[in-house]
Amino acid sequence: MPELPEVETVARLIRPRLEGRRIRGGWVGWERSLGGMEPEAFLAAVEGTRVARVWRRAKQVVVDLERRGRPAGHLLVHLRMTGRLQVDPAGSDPGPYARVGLELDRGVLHFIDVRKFGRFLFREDPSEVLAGLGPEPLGEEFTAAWLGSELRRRRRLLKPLLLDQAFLAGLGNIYVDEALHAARLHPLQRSDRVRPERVRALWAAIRATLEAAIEREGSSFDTFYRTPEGRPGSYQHQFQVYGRQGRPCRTCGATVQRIVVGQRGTHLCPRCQRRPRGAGAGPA
DNA sequence: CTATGGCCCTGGTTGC
DNA sequence: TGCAACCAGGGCCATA
Repeated sequence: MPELPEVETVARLIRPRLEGRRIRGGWVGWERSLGGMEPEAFLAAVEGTRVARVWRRAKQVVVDLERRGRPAGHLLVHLRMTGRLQVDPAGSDPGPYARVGLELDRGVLHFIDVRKFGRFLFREDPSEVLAGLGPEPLGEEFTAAWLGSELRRRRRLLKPLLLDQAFLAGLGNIYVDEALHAARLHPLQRSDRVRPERVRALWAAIRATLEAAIEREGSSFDTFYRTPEGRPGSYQHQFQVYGRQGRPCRTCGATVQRIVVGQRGTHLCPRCQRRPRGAGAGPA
């Protein structure tokens, strides 16, 4: 599923094909992708604008638009589970799952989304959507000291907390499991009971995992995620626990487990990631 | 404050 | 073999 590394890859690869382009027109094949905005209003807002900049915040691709050199709103694209963003040659067939198309002065931007969970929003003010997100895990705000005090301030299970975008923005199910394993922390561990040296390990593991995944252009373990050039990422080959239930831990050889935490499939090594006494609730 | 469960969607997998 | 039931999963919302 597109998480921070996949979205970062999409933003990086699509940037040179998008920045400087002018939006000539477009169409909307699935209205709800717009998140409530009328297609007519949406198209009127973007037609005639020029793409000034492409960047990423959390799991969203943000496209800054301008008109006659002045700010003219933003596109906020959330891929959710199956969303894709690509620039294709004009006139090419985007297939049955294309939900939004924007014709550029060179090529056409397609938003493709099999399950229709993704969003392709236009907003004058992006903070309307981006406000409330936690810090970027690869940004300067995210320090070991910050993580320590924020973990202590709450009494939540580590896994759901790290998935909470208001706490920390950009991690999803895959990279939380991988980071917790690298930090040797159990997903059911309570946040306020993590020892200081484990906090530091978790902080380092989150950054290292995300950086390594970006380097490999993200993970493609199913048919969904592809880079805008159609390539799969390759970080799935580095997975230590995600999707490896029943197979030996690459660190210690114990059998990797799959449990459910907060309705999410959760993968861990029971030997590397000891469950502290009294941690969490539920089975396993 | 924290947790739970439903909802949105569809393709792929499982079970009979 | 055929088909229905079920599942995954990010974010959001209502409820406990």
